[in-house]
Amino acid sequence: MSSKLQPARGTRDMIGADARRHNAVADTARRIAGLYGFEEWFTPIFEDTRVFSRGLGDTSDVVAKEMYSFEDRGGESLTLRPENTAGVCRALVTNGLTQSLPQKAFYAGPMFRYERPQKGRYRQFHQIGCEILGAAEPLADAEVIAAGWQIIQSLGIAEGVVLEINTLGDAESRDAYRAALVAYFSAHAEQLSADSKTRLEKNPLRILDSKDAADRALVEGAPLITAHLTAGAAAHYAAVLRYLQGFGVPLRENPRIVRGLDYYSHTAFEFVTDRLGAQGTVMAGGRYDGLVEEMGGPPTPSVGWAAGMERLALLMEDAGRTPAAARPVAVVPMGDAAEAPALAALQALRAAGTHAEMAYRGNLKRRLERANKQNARAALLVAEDGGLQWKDLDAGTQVAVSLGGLAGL
RNA sequence: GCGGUCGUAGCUCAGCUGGUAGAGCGCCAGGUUGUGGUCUUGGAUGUCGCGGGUUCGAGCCCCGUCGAUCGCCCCA
Repeated sequence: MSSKLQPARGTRDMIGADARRHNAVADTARRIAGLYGFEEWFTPIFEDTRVFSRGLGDTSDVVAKEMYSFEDRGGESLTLRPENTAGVCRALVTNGLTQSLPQKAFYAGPMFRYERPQKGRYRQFHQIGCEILGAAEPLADAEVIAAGWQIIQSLGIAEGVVLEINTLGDAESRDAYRAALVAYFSAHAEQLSADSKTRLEKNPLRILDSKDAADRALVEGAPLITAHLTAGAAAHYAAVLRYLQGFGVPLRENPRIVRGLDYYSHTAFEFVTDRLGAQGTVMAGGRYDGLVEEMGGPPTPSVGWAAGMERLALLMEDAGRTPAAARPVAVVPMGDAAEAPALAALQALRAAGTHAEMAYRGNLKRRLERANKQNARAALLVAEDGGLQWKDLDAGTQVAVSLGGLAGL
């Protein structure tokens, strides 16, 4: 055992450029979501385990083997949230908001999944998300996707990211389709990969996005959901595509897209990229018309998505979009006796809304070196008699200024 | 949960077929009489991820373990 403590497996510190990217993702997403009418919701980081076991479906790996569940001192089974959609639906019900629909919720925060860590995949990771609760109209599907696309664009990472979309249909369509798939794959069972043989029993739809070469060849000839859609489901999907065109969101239809969590129906979509290795999905979601009912509320058709903040931040880094650190003004007292007037000047700058700092020690030369290393934009030199010199550190020019004249700088 | 690769100063890395560690950057202090980004001189820093084994001797070999990473699985 090392005496040096490390962050727990799958967790990490975000400091400096990492923190700035993370904040940029949250701030940008929050701002853009606001333009679409989404208000931020804060739901608890841990919930009654049933919120997730009920909502996500126990066939999903997330519920079956990836949750951080524990019993608290009172004997309650609690779980660190592995995602936030179930919590938002629970909150909608608990707060009686089913009486005032639709609701548009935005969230950003940590989620927890016990997975094998990889680049862009952590045990504590962070998601942003947008949910429209209480709107069955396809316009809602399109709007929530449009918000996501604008966030991706605003982050400067749209290049290399593409929206893939599909429909899972309603329950009737899905059951019919599932039966057709099972029939098809069962007939070719011996050609399926080992993984897909178990999928065939557990979740046949997942065979559609298998990475195995033999599976993919089989999938080529597999039946499409299109043939099994009810008239209503087909109309909904067609309308979503039409509205997305209206919103100006480019897309690629992909009949192989499925969703990992059980609560999805109708629209399913993913913003994918080939720049993150195995973690190609950057933002994903769909319609979930039954989830609020699972939480004890009335039938409340809803649609939304979640995005991995670490993955978005990684794309920002690749795209050279890391925000620069703020540039302070360095206040530099020239001699011990200049400290008092320097403090006055320092606070005058801060009161005027200027980012200003004064080193805790060092002679004039050291302080200027430090100012330079901090990438300070200017140094305010303070003489012992209180005289002020404004030195522009980019241009190298220096002019006398007065205490009252600092506000404009 | 499965398979592969990797783990040496704060950072990026070097270290030949095993003989008790180096560079660059960074950091600290100077280059005399208060003004940075260049230049220059000097200095500090590592139980070579951790534990065990083989060996006269291991950073280099073996085993285990922790962590990162790539792929699978899963998913954001």
